[in-house]
Amino acid sequence: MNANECIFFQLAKANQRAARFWGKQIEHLKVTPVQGMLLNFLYEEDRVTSNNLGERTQLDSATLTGIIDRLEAIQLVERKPNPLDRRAILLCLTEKGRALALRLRKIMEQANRKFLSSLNEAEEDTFRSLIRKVRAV
Amino acid sequence: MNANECIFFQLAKANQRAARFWGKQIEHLKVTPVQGMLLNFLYEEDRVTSNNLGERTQLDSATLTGIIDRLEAIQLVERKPNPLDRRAILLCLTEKGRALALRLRKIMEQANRKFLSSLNEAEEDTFRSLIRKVRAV
DNA sequence: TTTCTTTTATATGAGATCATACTATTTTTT
DNA sequence: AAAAAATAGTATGATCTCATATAAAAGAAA
Repeated sequence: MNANECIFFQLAKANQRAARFWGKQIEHLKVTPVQGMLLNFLYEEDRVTSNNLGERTQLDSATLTGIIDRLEAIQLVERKPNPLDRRAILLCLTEKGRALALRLRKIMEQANRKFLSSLNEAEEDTFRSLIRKVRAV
Repeated sequence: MNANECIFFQLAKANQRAARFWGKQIEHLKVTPVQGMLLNFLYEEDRVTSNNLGERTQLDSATLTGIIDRLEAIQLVERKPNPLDRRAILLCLTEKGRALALRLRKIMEQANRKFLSSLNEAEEDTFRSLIRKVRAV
């Protein structure tokens, strides 16, 4: 087996291309691919703890701290105290953040279509299902 | 469309799982997932320029510099002068590096099988072919 | 209540990735 | 041959990711 055929390499490169593609679609909004994705998750539900967001995005708590730091620095997200637990925080989109997230969601739809445009509908379904299968193990 | 269904997110997470899996299989050899993959490529052909390796692995030249630095520090790889071009270098596996790479290749085969064990043969072929299609665009 | 344990988030350090800039060569142009 | 352009690799800084450690608070156990 060639290194080039290795599934770990193939997935790394598929992701490399995907992240770059997504990044290009949103670079004019001045957020990175990961930041953009995080905003999408927060748009679905904010006023959540870092833990909650970490579970949904499967990101390490330390990783999340850094990303939130940067999103807070550009005033897209706010850390608010959690009245129920003084250890925890509540992550909230700012008004600016919510407006941006809305734009991101629209771009995300288009970008998904474009990125997968070489697959027909059945292939796309198969692809998504196989990724799910491989992630699940 | 939910952020969770976004293909960019799905591929990021598939890769996250893949890299972690591959990493676990080789951690006893004291190399990182990326280092392990690079050694596999060098095993197929070394005495190559950084450019050449970068093309094969689709890694940025700056990224490569760092990885090679670390592989050199643990004496798995050597930078040798290129007699044909004094700007360029020749990347060579050391004896130790070659022996390790041989072990890595065997682990890679097993690891690929294990990682894809939830797919049957036809599904694996389909998956690989769809990844190729998506990467190609 | 006091002590022990768990949980939440952050700090730190290493590695990987990319963009950009820079140095030293080599190649091309003039 | 001299000047200009292109190429190879490295340096630097930002971001992302993870492992590990730590501080603060909450919950459980004594």
